[in-house]
Amino acid sequence: MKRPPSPHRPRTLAPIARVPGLDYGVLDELLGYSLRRAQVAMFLAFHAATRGVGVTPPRFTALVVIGANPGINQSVLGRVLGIARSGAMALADWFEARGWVERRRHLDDGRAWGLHLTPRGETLVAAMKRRVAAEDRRRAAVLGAGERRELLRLLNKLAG
Amino acid sequence: MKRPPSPHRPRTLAPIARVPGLDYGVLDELLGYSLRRAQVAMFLAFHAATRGVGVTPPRFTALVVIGANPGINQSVLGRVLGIARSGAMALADWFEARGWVERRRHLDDGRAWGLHLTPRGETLVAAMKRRVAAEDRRRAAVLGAGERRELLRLLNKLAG
DNA sequence: TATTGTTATACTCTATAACTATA
DNA sequence: TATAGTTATAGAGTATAACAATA
Repeated sequence: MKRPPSPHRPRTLAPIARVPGLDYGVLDELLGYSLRRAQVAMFLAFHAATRGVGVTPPRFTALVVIGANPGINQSVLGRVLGIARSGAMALADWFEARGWVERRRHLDDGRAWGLHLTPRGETLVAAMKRRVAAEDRRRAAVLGAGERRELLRLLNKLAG
Repeated sequence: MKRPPSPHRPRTLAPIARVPGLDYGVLDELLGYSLRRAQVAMFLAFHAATRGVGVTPPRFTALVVIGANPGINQSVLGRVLGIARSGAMALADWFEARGWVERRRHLDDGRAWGLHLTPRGETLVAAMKRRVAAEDRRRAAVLGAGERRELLRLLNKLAG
């Protein structure tokens, strides 16, 4: 059974290996490094939850934010994601091409578009949120409930 | 004062904004999302510590690992970083071009190269490790010492 | 003047695939 | 056959710069 000529996988699909017998030096004391490893681990959970739909973490973030803030414009969306306006454009195009999001003219600002989930988008995003949240909790099940809450608290404190 | 025509900044240089008044929906309950935000915040610390040298987090990881494991080969290095062999190649080329790392033939395996820091590389990496560790701690100073330890513990538990 | 959307363009990172030398 | 290194190529993500329309 040959794999089909699938072009590219979006990212790494394996956790960052902890190579046995190797000396990691100062890395083990850096929050930055541990954060990166934990993030890759959680990305696997995300990937398991969104398999095959082509929804990456930034796209998921965008969909959730559009759903929770109907009429948000592309510049603000870019700010939320920490990307440039041109990138937010590409995102909106991608969603629109799939019929998940539509652009409607702002009533009070002729420059801006408001982004809205379509009915189809609503359904899809609702299901996706459930799956992503479930997988996120499943992967974090190595932590106790108290540990999970504490981790969330510390991360948010750190992110400022 | 115009900025020089500097080509590209390697990544985002601002924290992911928390846009006031916006509803973040389910994102606030996801470890994955909080991890991402915390990671970006810590990347800023890293960037402050390595300003102008062109050393990105993967490059820093590679340098530390080569320094702590002299003679490591490129394939293993790739495994440590979670990237393909071809990417490890490019890394080694980049270091070698700067005279920080040299390739020496393995004695017992004619296929492999062993990677070693040059004296210049040793000096540079030692200084860089100090600065990165100091900035990492400085940025994490919003946490108490106990909180920092606890965060590290939870992250490592999560990363598996 | 500043901001929104838009387009064109460029760069970084990393993957895949094919090849060679060696094991 | 399997693995290390190498090279060529391609794609995703995102930045900058410029422009038109609107504020």
